Amino acid sequence: MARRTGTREDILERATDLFGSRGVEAVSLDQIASEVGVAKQTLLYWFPSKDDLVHQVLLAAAAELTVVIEAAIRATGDDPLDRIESVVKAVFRPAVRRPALLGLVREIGRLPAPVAGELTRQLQPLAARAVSWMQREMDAGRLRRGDPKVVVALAYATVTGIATEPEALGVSGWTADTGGLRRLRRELVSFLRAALAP
Amino acid sequence: MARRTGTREDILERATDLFGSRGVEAVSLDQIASEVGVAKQTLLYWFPSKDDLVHQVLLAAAAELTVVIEAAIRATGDDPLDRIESVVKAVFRPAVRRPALLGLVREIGRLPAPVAGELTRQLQPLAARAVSWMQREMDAGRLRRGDPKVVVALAYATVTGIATEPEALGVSGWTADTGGLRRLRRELVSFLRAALAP
DNA sequence: CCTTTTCTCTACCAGATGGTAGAGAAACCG
DNA sequence: CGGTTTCTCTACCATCTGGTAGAGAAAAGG
Repeated sequence: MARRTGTREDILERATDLFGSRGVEAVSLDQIASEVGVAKQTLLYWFPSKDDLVHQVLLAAAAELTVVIEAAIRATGDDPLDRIESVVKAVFRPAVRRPALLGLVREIGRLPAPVAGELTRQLQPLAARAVSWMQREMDAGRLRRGDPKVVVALAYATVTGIATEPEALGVSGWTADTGGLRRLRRELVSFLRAALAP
Repeated sequence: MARRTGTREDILERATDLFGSRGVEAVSLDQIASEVGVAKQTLLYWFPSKDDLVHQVLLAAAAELTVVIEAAIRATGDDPLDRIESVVKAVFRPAVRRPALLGLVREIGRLPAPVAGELTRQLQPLAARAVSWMQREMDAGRLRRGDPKVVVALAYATVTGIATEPEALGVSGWTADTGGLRRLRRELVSFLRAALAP
């Protein structure tokens, strides 16, 4: 009885937040366990090692992002800029609620090669679709011309960077209240529209 | 005799690279010491504690970036887009040579408040200048209108994000050879020009 | 020459880290 | 009911962490 969300899910969720906000290596099993309210060995029952826990956290995060993005893509019409706006807004919501989600993606580069490799393999279909779609839209003259591979990466970098670095915004005098968030999202969308429009 | 660069400088440089690429908490004094080729206690002679080392590394990095950027600003004419291009190119060079430099800036959010505070205080004048300059150029109709605070942060996020995440580029099929780098810089500049042009 | 300062070292420590061994409770199942 | 599986625990452990104590080499400087 007791909590019926499932210990395993609780662990995954807290671990996602902690890994994403402080970095995988900086978070200990003891910290996660104590925040979940469970003994460290309970973590090691569900996930045989820290590496395995990291692995599962990343797979779950990648899957969640993929679902959100695919849904946003299907929900819009044909205009490429509208579609991009829709994806950005869809990603923005979970990103603000849980900065760790996108922060995790930034952790990939710090992971041992095999894990990072599997992650990139899992995200590659999504990226490949984005690149070829962007190529087609450029050819049709509905997006600014450029190397679609790089342009996709730039758009990704802008969204991820702004969502995971409130400090950067703080330095330039922005505040994180709700009004600020709305303004931020609006500016982000205009910025990308301007950057990508033909 | 022996190396005449100075032990202290060697330590600062390796620490910058390691902290920037793997994260402050993930790098131990032993690792830094062994890569510099010196005993851990030599580090602790030059820097009384790890916190102090982190502090000095951040101050040095912030100073280096400030110098590079100020020089780039002075070296260009009046057109705001040219000026932005010049700054981006100036930052791009050290960023590619030592990805850790910009990676360090991303570490700020993970540091204890007092250190992070001092860092932001040191970078604030630069940011404030950028914001008020951008405001003026927007008013003069030479840049796309928007909230200058947020737009500065977005441009920063794009440059930092793309420079510190080669993996993101890897996922979408980009390669890190010299040709790839040139193309990347060109696309980055076009992207920002399009995003900021009136 | 001797003394002092600068620099690097070996030896050590208390606490945290990821992980093992194995016991005990509780639910599930015949 | 008894046995098995599922789940969480306490008790340890080897290794690594940032940091202390203090010795010794090498210049500097009188």
